[in-house]
Amino acid sequence: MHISYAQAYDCASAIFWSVTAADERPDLAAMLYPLVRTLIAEEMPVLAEHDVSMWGYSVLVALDETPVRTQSALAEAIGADKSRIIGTLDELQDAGLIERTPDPDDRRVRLLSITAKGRRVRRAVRKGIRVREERLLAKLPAADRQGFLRALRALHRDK
Amino acid sequence: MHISYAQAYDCASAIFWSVTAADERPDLAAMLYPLVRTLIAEEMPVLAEHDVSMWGYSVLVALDETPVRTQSALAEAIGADKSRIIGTLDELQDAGLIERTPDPDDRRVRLLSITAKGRRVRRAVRKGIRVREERLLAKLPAADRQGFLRALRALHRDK
DNA sequence: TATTGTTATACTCTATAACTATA
DNA sequence: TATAGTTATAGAGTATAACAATA
Repeated sequence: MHISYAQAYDCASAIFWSVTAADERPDLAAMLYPLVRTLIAEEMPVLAEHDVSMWGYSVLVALDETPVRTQSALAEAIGADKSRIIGTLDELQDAGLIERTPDPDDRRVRLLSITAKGRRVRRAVRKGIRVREERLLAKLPAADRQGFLRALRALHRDK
Repeated sequence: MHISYAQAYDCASAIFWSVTAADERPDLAAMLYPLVRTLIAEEMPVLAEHDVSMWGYSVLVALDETPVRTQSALAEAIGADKSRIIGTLDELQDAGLIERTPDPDDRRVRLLSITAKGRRVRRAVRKGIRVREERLLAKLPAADRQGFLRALRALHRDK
């Protein structure tokens, strides 16, 4: 009897998997990375629908929580480089979603704040994102879901 | 009395934060993305220590679970493009961590499997990663930690 | 003709470093 | 001299498409 390499490999696959799957868990990053990818892919259509980029949205989120005095500070707050958010700020300003006014006390700095329109867009986008997040979280048992969210918030806070 | 814009903005910051922080949670991606970044940054030194790239490590992980018959299948399994992993496979093969032999039944395909040395490297890297993951997970209350890991595995499985 | 592995090309992101204007 | 914002440049990472060998 002759079995091809193809069959042998398929067979080995099944055996190896059944042995290792039960006791061990994948690395955290190996689980989290694809999850983030999926989430971002889900968010894209929502963002496109409201004509904001991902960086644009995170700027709106940051400014909705609090106005910021300098662009550098804003960049650092959202984990970006100061040179990287300039295009984003231009777009947001042109769309009337943020205000960027020179500080009379120090004409080098730009005072940044969200507009009423920007706030509306931010809320609408978040609503769309929440709907899609729900579809994902619905896969979890209620108990784990709570632990998952609490853990995530904890890790997010003191990072 | 005159207060500068700087002072006013700092003040506004404190007020806005205290109002919004309690009731709302950030978007999932907004919490997960920085977390993944941190995890990857922590893993880098471990990988460097054992002379494997991140893609190289995930190839070793995939092949340690099961040998794979074609490079395309392997690429898809780890979420990469078939053209992207070629350099990685070359490196792993040169280092003696994987074997890549032509299938006699179909000379187009390369049969892929991990070597004993590759398995040792994979185990060593994972050990280093686990140590650093522990430092992160230690921040969580035991209950949330369990829920977090269970939820993560569930989302990872049926994604 | 279709498929596997490979190479080449173009495109997006990101990081770094100059440059200006103010202080 | 140092800092905020801006622009320009180079590098890494990724995706796409073309190519040779085999089926």
